[in-house]
Amino acid sequence: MTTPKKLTRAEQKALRPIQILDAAFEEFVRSGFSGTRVEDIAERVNVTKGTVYVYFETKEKLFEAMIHHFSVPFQELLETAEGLSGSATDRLLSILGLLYEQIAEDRTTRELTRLVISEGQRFPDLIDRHHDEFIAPIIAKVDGLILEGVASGEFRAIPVEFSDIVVAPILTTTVLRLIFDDRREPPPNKEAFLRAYFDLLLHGLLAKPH
Amino acid sequence: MTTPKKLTRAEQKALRPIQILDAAFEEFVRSGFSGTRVEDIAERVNVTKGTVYVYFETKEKLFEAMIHHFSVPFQELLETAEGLSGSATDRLLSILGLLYEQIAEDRTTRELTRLVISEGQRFPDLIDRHHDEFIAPIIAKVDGLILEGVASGEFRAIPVEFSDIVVAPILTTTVLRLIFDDRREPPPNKEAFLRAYFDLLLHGLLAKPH
Amino acid sequence: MTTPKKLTRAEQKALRPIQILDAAFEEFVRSGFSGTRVEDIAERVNVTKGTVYVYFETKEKLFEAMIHHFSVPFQELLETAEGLSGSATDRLLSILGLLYEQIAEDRTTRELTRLVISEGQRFPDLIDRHHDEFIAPIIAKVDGLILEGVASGEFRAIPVEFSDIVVAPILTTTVLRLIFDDRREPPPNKEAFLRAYFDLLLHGLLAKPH
Amino acid sequence: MTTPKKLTRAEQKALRPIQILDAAFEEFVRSGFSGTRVEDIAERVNVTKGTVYVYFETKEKLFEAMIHHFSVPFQELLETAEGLSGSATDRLLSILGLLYEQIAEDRTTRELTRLVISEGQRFPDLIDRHHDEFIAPIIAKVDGLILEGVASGEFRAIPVEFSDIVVAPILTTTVLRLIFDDRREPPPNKEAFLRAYFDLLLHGLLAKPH
DNA sequence: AATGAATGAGAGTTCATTCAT
DNA sequence: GATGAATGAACTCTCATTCAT
Repeated sequence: MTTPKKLTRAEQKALRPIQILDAAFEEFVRSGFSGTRVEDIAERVNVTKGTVYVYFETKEKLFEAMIHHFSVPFQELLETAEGLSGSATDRLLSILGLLYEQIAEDRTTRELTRLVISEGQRFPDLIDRHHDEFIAPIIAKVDGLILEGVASGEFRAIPVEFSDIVVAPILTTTVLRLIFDDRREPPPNKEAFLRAYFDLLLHGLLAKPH
Repeated sequence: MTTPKKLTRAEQKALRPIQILDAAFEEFVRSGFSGTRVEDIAERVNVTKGTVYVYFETKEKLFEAMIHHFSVPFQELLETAEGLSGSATDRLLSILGLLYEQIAEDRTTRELTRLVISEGQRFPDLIDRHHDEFIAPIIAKVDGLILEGVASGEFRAIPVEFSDIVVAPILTTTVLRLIFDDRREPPPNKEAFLRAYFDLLLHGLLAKPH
Repeated sequence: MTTPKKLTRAEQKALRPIQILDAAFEEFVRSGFSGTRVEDIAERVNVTKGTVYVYFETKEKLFEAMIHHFSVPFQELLETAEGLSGSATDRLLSILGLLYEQIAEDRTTRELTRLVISEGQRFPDLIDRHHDEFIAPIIAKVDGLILEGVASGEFRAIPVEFSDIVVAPILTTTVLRLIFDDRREPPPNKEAFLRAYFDLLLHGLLAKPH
Repeated sequence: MTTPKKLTRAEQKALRPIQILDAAFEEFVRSGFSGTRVEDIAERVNVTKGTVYVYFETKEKLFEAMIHHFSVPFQELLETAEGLSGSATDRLLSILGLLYEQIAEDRTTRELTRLVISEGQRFPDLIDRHHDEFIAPIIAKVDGLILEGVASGEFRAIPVEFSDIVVAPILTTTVLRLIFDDRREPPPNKEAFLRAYFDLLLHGLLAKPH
């Protein structure tokens, strides 16, 4: 059952930076950049703080490397989105579903969002890069789908500001879970939430057609 | 003989803690709790470190006092919401408009939101209190209005999870502005945004009635 | 006999930086710049190392301030030299005597010379300043006196390179005392040394006139 | 089959410690004992830290070995001095010329002098040995020649303190070059300097014979 | 012989907090 | 009330040294 602990030197060496990045994620999430001690990160990996500095020059560079390391999944999401087919509605809902899973339900991305909000002022380059690589392409994708749906007559003609609004329940869920964590009752299950979200998105609140 | 300064000694004395709280807000917003130095706060008020400790026992207590101090405006919002009249739709949109102004457009509330997200883990009591005093009543109010509209036939029958979704564009705008600050192009003006938001909320995305 | 220890706040405050500079001198002389711990300096003054940082931003700035502080006596030497009168020979010997006292016999200047030699590479600006303020004026003074003596027929016609040579026994004595400290027998007394020095300087080594 | 590298393995092996000592010299000269990192020395030889410790137990022992390694040339100087012939004046000037070349003009000896001055307190045994092996014999030699010249009537009768004074221009030139390095104009060429030095040494400063 | 990952004992520096004035 | 000198604990980062490979 248990994996044997014996690793070769080479394996251990390849593993170390990943272990440190994982530990850094947990500690930075727990305490923020300033509140985290390099020694706490080291202890999580059962090494001394000197070892952390073997792999990362400074605490700041470690933070940045950690953010990059955990931003990877976004890439895959964007690629998946490209392969979708079906009506504009189908594809829009598929993407929103994927985004919900990736951003709101995945703890890693959720906490990454916390760090982006809390440490963004100290690491503006990080934020810009995050925006250019992830946010902008996603927004563009959603924008494109809406325009496509409008052009095909599937959607009502709506102004571009809609993108943020369409995506809003996903980021809102993410942020509310970040704020209330375990204190509030856990959020409704994914299916129920998405059903309500999509229903409102497609049909609106009013009982009578306009 | 001498012209009195603008403030009497007593007035000055009463002002000091307020000045410190204001300065604390700016510095905590800029650098977070751990990243802020008590001395930076003091310098903003042109006093020395020691003076801050005359009014606040510790940095933590100063932070908490600052949060309470700036949380006041929510009270008024809730009271205003109570006085509304009209159809459920009218009252809902009025409340959402007020919330948008209060949360997304008001810099103070916006930055307070940042602190709630970033420092919540360190100050759980603060978050609980924030939830009980502000979030819960607002959610309850929106929930109530929706149920009322459903009961009156004004709204379609929808599950309770809708509350968060209905409010989502407001929190999302807030958070996006926190993250991208000046880097992204400024958000659309209030009227255009609210028009799009309310239009989508009431009618949904689809071109054809269901 | 003993001076009472009670100092007012203001006196203590004015004294502190001087005390620290004195302590810094002793420690930097003992261990060099890199080898000296700020804490050792602090302990000499019976304060904690935090206190040192109240007065000096960094160890480097403390070092530089210390060098400046102890370079003061040179100023006085130059002023004294200006006031001399008599034949070129008289004035030259007077200056050399003063230099011997100031550089070779005064422990402070001697050790300052050690620091200039050992830490000069790390603090080139300090050395340049030291050169411009002290070495260059002294050399110029000696140069001037020699040229004057040559012009008046008091001295033989000699090339300008002589300045360094004329002063050499002073710097050499300084350096030899720095190197051998207490290990070698103490140097001859001042009078005997200067007598020999001046005799050789004025008359040369040869028994027969040229 | 394969062309052998320039050095056999055995040659390479014998070379390593020499390479390390050379690199150590450069780094210790640049930064002093405390300021030098073993890793910097290793990098100069294109090996890693560990390799240095294969050959030298500690940084201190490496420093001492380096000093010994570069002190060798003095031996030859002393032997050359033994072989001189001619008048006391001729032999004295020959020795002083050799000393000038060896101490003031040779970069290695010059920088070794810097280390003797700056690190002497940390390595007193080194200094004592340096004194016994190099300084004392040279001083003795110069002393002997002067006494010889006095006995033969070639030199005036002068006290023994003269030795240091006679040699002073050499050490002074050395130290001034150490201090001012490239910042000051380069020293006069050897011939001009020695001519002036010897002229003053033999005839003194005064225009009229005594 | 050579490596370089890892260590651990500091070193410089910062800063919340105290308290005599 | 206000000060700011002083503290001391904690933090980031360094580096001589070790040792399994």
